[in-house]
Amino acid sequence: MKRCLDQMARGYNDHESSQETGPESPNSSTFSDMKALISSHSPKRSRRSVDKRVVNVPMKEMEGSRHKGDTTPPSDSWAWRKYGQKPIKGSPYPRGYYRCSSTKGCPARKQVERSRDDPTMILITYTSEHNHPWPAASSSRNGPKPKPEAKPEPEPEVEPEVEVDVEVEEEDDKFMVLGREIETTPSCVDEFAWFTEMETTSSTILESPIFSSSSEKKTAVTAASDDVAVFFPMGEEDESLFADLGELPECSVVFRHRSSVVGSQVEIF
DNA sequence: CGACTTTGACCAGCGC
DNA sequence: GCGCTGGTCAAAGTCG
Repeated sequence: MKRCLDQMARGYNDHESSQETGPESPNSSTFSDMKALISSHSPKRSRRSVDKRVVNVPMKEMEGSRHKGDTTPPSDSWAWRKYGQKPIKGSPYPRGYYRCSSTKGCPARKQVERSRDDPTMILITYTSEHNHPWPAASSSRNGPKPKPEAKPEPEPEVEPEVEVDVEVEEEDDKFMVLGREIETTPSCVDEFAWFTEMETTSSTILESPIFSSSSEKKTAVTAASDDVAVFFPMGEEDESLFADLGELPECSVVFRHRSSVVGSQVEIF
């Protein structure tokens, strides 16, 4: 599963790299390049052995914006607790510091700041102890403490239209991924169980403004075995989190993102 | 009352 | 050594 998600994230990062702009964002189109970029991103604070991941996401006009709007992170499946905010030299926008509160003792942290080059973009830096796993997806998707995400607060932000879709069709022991039939191990299939569980347990996600927004970046997952299409959004942060998962079990499902979904899927523009 | 945000203070790394 | 800067802490306030 982790490998699946890693590959998903790889595809995502390939996609995302096109959005990486600015002096600190070379035209790295591969995941390894991205990692190299990340590893050299923050020379300071070498006290900890940490993994860092940087993603650029467009401002979401409907989500976040709880506070002053500058550093409010886009909502995701994780619970983040803000523990600090600092004005950054050279940037008109402050940087917000968040730590993971999905699980006790979770070392994951993230920094959220608005891009100085493109104020419509939010630069999110995820940080975790080296080799420390990111919180399991199920811990927050189905966990006891879903975070009450940001209160709505009007903020006139223009959001670039970005779409990333991941399509997964389960068929017997195979997954149909973007039209390709891929054999999977039972463990891999089991690890996708939460996909179908989402159908019944995550109505909040389906009803969330993220999902309802036509301009929102979305992930589409189709449970073809039940002839029921289940779509749910996967935030950029989720994917970036998954991208950091290291040891991955047997699974060869390749996710990739595409600019549109046709047929029984939803087309998002 | 617990979980959260806010914000000033503190600490550590780095460059000069 | 000193100042700058970024990252974290912790007390106070807010909210549900």
